[in-house]
Amino acid sequence: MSEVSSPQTAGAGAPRGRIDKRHAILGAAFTVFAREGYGQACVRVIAAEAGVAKPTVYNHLGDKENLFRHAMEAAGARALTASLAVVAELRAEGATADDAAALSATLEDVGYRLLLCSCDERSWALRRLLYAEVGKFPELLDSVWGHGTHRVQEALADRFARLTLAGRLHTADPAQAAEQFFALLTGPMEARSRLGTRPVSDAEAREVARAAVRTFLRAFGPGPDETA
Amino acid sequence: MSEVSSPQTAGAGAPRGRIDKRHAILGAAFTVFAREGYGQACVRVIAAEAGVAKPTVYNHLGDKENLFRHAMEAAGARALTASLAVVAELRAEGATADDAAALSATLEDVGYRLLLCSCDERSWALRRLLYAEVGKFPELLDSVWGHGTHRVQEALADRFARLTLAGRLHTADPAQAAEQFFALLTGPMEARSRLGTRPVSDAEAREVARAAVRTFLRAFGPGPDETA
Amino acid sequence: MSEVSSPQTAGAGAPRGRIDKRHAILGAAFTVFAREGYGQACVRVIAAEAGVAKPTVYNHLGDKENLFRHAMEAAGARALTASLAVVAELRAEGATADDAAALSATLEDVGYRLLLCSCDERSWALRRLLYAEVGKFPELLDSVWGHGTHRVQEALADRFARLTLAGRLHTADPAQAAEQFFALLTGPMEARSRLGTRPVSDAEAREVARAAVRTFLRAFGPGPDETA
Amino acid sequence: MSEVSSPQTAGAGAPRGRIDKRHAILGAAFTVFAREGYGQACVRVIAAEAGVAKPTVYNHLGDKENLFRHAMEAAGARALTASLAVVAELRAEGATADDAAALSATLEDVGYRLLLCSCDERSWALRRLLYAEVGKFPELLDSVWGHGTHRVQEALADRFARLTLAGRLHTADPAQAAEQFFALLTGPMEARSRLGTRPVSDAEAREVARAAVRTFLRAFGPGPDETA
DNA sequence: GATGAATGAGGTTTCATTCAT
DNA sequence: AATGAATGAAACCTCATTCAT
Repeated sequence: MSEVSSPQTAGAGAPRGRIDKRHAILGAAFTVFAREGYGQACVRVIAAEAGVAKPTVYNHLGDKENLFRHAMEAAGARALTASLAVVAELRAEGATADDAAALSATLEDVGYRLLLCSCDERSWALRRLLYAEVGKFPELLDSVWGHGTHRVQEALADRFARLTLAGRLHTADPAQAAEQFFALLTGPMEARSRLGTRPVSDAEAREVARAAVRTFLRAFGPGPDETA
Repeated sequence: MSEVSSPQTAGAGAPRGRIDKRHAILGAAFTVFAREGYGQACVRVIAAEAGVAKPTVYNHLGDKENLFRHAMEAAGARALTASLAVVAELRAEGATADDAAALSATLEDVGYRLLLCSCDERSWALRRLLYAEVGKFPELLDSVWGHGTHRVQEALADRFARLTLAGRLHTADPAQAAEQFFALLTGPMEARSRLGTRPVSDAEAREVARAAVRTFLRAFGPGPDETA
Repeated sequence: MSEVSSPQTAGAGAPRGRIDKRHAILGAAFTVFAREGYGQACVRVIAAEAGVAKPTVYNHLGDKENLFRHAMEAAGARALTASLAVVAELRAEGATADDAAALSATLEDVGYRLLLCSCDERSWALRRLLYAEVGKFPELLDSVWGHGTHRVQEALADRFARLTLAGRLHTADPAQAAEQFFALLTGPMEARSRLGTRPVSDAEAREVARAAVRTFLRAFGPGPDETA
Repeated sequence: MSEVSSPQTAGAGAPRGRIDKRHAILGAAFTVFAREGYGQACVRVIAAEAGVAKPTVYNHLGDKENLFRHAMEAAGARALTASLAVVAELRAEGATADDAAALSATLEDVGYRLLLCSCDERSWALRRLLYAEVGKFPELLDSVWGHGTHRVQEALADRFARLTLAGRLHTADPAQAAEQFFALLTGPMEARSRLGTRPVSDAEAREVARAAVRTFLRAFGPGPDETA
């Protein structure tokens, strides 16, 4: 993300220690916020979890709101990276899906991996915190959530457009198709994972992915009329 | 001193009974919790919003956690009632959908109305609070969320089973079909309403419902094999 | 305990029910005050212990301070009655103590019985509450404590004066003798009963009484020079 | 060398300012508890009396109960120190009491000084608080009261044993003699100082001490049998 | 006269935040 | 730059007390 060159890099001093401390604070903050919620979380606990003193937290991040914002953004960036990697693999692998079975298998695999990303404990925590504090921190919608899902869906939509041009998919609105593909994947997980409070078995994730892809391909895949 | 009319027969704050006050408190509590979150909401503000004194809140609901639980359950019951009413209408109207266009129109209508329910401001607030506090109040999963969505999806699944028997739909797993129908409806709303922080126009809701039903019927409706 | 006269059916004038209720309230108040202290005791608990509603307590006793005063006075009167009865018995029996052994036995018996009174659980509670709240309720010193101990010591002093006139005791200051007699009795009980928090066995009480009388008679009794 | 700036070591090497503040808090706490009782005393007032902010009290002592415990223990230690000093002087001086008049004078002096200790305003406050809260804080019996009085009485008993061996006193049970010596001293002060709410003149304290010693020596001193 | 319901005031405790070291 | 100590503000909750029935 921000590849800001640290101003101290040249010297023999240890800016790395400072950066590490900052990361430790952000990580601890996310952990505690995730466990207790923004309002109930207290800076003393975060500092303890990070292994630093309380004023150090303030020295690094300013105040609690800023701390929350940065912790959320860091967690969001991490989650986005994972999802984008999955879609990037789709780009690479999916290009070779040249028959119906292969396309289905590829989509299933992508779906399954996306589910793994979004069913990760920290992803659920991120989502819960987002839902919880969107009223108080509306800017997180963009900085944490919007850009991320948007980019992933855009990447998927791109792929679907390519597949449509290749005659492997039928959709006049790839963005909508991607939107629905996502909905079919993540929607059923809400209930099954009990809002992320219960781990979902790989088998169940695979089943949801399979069902989603089956429905998706029935709607948008090469119909029987085409295969005829 | 003047002859002031008896305060309970005239005037604004007429005490019309204990139940009214309890409802006022629960309503105010939900409003404030929705606005500020559980942790940030303070009982003083809730009491003020309800027009009662602070101890009255404690007399009625015990403590803040109980207050939250009951406010959530009341809001959940209200939301469930609305959604069930929509599905109940589907039961009545849907029975007459005897051709493809009619079925599509009926499903669209039901989907649209379900979206109206779940895009209601208070429904979004309920969902946000649920997400936010599921860690601290896991029992709300059942008492507020689980039973509700389960019952609505079950009702839908029943309907889909009947339609399948009537040859209007093809699905071997009506529960899964209902699950996906819901996902196609509500999934796209998350982004479009920005997690419920922005009202969604009727037109957009209709469009989402139409797209959901189109995809759903392509997957589960009478296929081209039937028309052939 | 309570002579049952149903207050509802007693006809026109049923002051008995009201008086019983007042007694119940005072008794409950003393119980709760003794258990929790004046500051921590709360009127709701007292009302519950008395089996009446909270406003009834206020109807009968006015406010918490008054309630405390009256409960203390009632308990003080009860304790005083018991102690005076013991001394009264001394008057009757002690008059016949005409030799050294008989006098010693009589004083021991009186001492033992006075110890029983002042080691009663409620007596200790009374003393503790008095100590505790003498700053806030200085008038209780007279209305509860002063009069009581004063009267008992006066009665003892009277007796000692008579015995001195009869040549059975030697003291120029009967009041001081009574004061010290009391001190020798009750002083050692403080530690032995751990400020009244642990019951003292009869054997120990008798031992303390015996030791007190032995010392007392060595100081004030007929000396060996006299018996010689 | 100055090992001053060792921020890690807390407790023994704590900075002077912190210890002073802790003492100020404990002193203020005892003052306020003594004035208002445990239940009525409020931490805000204690903090104000100590000249610190309310949270500082909590930082140092944890909560109100702990604050009370420590304030009581500090006051108890102070009182014990004073009394032990008096008895220690007895040890030094008493050894030279080689005739009846000197013994009497010495005991009177010790008694008088012990009375000064136990009639000190803060000693009465300590006793009142102990009586008042022994139900809620039973451990104070040992940590504040028991050890103290026990040690003083033991020291006295030791002295009495030595005097008995020297033929200056007659008692087979020095512990009991010390117990009664104390009772004769402190018992009469309860009423005379009105439970410690009224200062007692030195003259009255001397009179009580003299009377106590007179009675004590009549009972345990060198009797006429010896002089015969 | 007795009671359920309501309230103003105030208690303990914790928190986010800032100095002084 | 990092920390122990301190603080103003405010939260939850309880209490003594009073109406209206």
